[in-house]
Amino acid sequence: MNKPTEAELEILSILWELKDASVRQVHERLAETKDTGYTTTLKIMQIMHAKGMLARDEESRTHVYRPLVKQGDTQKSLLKNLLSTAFGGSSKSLVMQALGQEKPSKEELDEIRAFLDNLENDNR
Amino acid sequence: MNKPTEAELEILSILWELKDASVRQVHERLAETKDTGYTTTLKIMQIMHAKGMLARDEESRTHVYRPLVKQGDTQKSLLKNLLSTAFGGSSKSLVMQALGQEKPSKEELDEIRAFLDNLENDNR
DNA sequence: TTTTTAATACGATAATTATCGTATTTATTT
DNA sequence: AAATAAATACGATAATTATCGTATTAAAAA
Repeated sequence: MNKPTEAELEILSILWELKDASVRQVHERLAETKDTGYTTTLKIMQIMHAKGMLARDEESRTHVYRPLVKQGDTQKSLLKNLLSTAFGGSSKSLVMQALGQEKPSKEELDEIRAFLDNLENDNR
Repeated sequence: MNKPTEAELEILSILWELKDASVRQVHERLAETKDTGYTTTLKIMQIMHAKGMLARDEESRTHVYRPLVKQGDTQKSLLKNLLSTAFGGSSKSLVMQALGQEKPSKEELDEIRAFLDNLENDNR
């Protein structure tokens, strides 16, 4: 599986949320945090399409793009990579750092606890 | 803070573990998983030194390098970035994906639980 | 002291990624 | 139908990153 570049990941991120969108829509979201031209966004999305990362509906004048890579799969491969390079393979330390980063809600914390319990039981 | 490139991160990762090392030592570790020339490793480490990411002891013939960036700081900034781009800011989903990746030991699971409890109490 | 070996320095080049200007096309408005 | 507006296509270029060949230097061995 192909690792998206930084710019590609930003675009994917927006598309995962919007499900599908035009270049303009994506660009406007991108422009909120990043100072870059419209054609640059367009170009990257074209390249992503050429790579098979995005599907494109050309029916209407304005092409509509949607992600072809699943968020979960991308998350998995990025995490796997980060885990081995930056965290020496210790998921524990990764998890703790992540939790320190952004505190989940009470409900989410409980979900995580439940997940931990499950993990302990079924031995994989 | 400067985000290390992929190749730099691999080298940092080795140095975090070894504390300090010569180019050759680093290269030999790197060569286990990556097919690349000695001079390439050397060059990257020189660049990292120029950037201030690595300190260099030039006393002996063989220079000895050590990381100047803390593993924790790098982890934090990489995670922060990944969290927002690939996980839409949800540390919960990141944490779960990570745990699914590499199951921690019983002891570690308990540590994580304790960490969760702490998190819940002191409200930050 | 000469030879050999092992290291770094230097600089070029390849490969990848990001950016944007301009041309072209298509739809809409006047 | 002509003008305007909004979109994509194309291609060039800049910027960054990775890679390696060759030269040089210094130590160790012969």
